[in-house]
Amino acid sequence: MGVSNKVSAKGKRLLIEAALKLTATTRSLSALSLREVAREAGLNPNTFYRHFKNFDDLGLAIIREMTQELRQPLRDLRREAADSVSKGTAVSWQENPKLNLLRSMEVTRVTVKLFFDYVEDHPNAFILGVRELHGASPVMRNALRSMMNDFAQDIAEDIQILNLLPEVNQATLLDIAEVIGREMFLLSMDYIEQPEQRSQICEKAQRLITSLTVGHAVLNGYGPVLSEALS
Amino acid sequence: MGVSNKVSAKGKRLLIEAALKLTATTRSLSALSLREVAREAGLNPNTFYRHFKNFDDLGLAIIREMTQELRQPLRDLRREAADSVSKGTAVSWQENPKLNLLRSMEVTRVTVKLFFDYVEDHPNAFILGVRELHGASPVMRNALRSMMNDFAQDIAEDIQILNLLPEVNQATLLDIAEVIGREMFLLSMDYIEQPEQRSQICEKAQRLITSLTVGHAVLNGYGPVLSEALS
DNA sequence: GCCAAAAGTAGACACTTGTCTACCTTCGCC
DNA sequence: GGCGAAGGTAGACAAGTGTCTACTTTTGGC
Repeated sequence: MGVSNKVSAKGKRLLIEAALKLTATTRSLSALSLREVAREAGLNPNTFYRHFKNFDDLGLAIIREMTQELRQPLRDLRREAADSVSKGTAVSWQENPKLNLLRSMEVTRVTVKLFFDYVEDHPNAFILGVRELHGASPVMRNALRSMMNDFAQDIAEDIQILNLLPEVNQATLLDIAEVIGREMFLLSMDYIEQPEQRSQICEKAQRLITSLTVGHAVLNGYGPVLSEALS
Repeated sequence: MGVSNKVSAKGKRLLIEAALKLTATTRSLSALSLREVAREAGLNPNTFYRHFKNFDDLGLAIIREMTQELRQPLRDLRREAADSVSKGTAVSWQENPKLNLLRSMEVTRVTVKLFFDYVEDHPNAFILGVRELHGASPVMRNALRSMMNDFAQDIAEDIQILNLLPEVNQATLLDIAEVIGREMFLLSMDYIEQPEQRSQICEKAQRLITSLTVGHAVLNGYGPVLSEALS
């Protein structure tokens, strides 16, 4: 359930878990009280000071763990999706646009599925992340913003490495990746809160990614290629 | 500056303004204290009870005003953009895709510009809105979510009425509109916080909208038409 | 097995908070 | 011009808070 390992002291661990638990229900980190967290963790209020100097400090520790827990797994998961799909050998986009487009859409489909499975397994981390990304603490906002930037960077790289789009303008590719990352995180809230709509949410995510990437490719001169693929 | 008029009692007005002010800097609504707000408003703590029964109650009042202040103006602003651009008479997309695409992009450009001007004039409303949209209070989240849905509905309608896209699948058009609305609101945070990057943010917003809408159109079978327009 | 450092506890401090009851002031309306 | 309601104030209450100093326990390395 928790943001797992890497921190040694168990008191620290308990405090982090407690904060995550309290946050996940109906609170923002900045609205928690020190004593409340300590109480939830079953510890003396003063113990907090042994591990953190601030609430922002606690928040940053959580984000560090979260990043570590999410970043590489998310990349792996995209590779997994790509591997599971590309049975045939790679062909250039110009040569066989249809095949490539279908392959991209399939990779998207699988990635989205795996992503939401991941969300389901770590709901608290996502809830806290989204909440604090637009929350009140500038420290947390900046930390999470930079985490999101890293994710976007990863996504953009993977789009290239996995050949999910014809070669395309670098800078705006990153913009697209940012939007994809952000929207996936936001959609994860819906996914958590509305279990009965999960399949629709998956489809919505797929459509969004496809619209974005296709639109981006078309604006970079791949209109004819893609139109052919879609006909 | 403020969320202006419509509420009669001046105490209520003062409290709302105070909450907005405190929220805008480094706090979330749910992290404010009743006494703090009253103090900022220059009123006795008990006066709060004369106007609101809850903090959620205050929040809802703010959202009501905000919606009223934003919704129609945003629509007007899109009409304004469309009017300022479409000097020539309307032509069908099939007939002259290039003209229509250029017109759409120009409308987008102007709308985005006007939107961000609007943000600049009402920063506090946007800050609070974005913060609470993903905040801790379920009441606020729901209220804001439904506000965002209304905005998305408006955007989708306007895309059709103003003929900014060739005729296209209804349901997924709404999806696109949701994303546009959401991303514009999120970008408004960057716009407020990073004054030196404002022109880049405008351009980013334009690219996003164009990518999304074009991608959507292509996936709905308008690939050839749009490719022609872009050649 | 020792001992210093790290982790955890106890108790107290001044302060802020939400909410209560009771009282005063202003305003709109007949 | 008076009166009732709405708006605003005063003072008090128990409860919760952050942080301090001082003490005890646990732990890891020698």
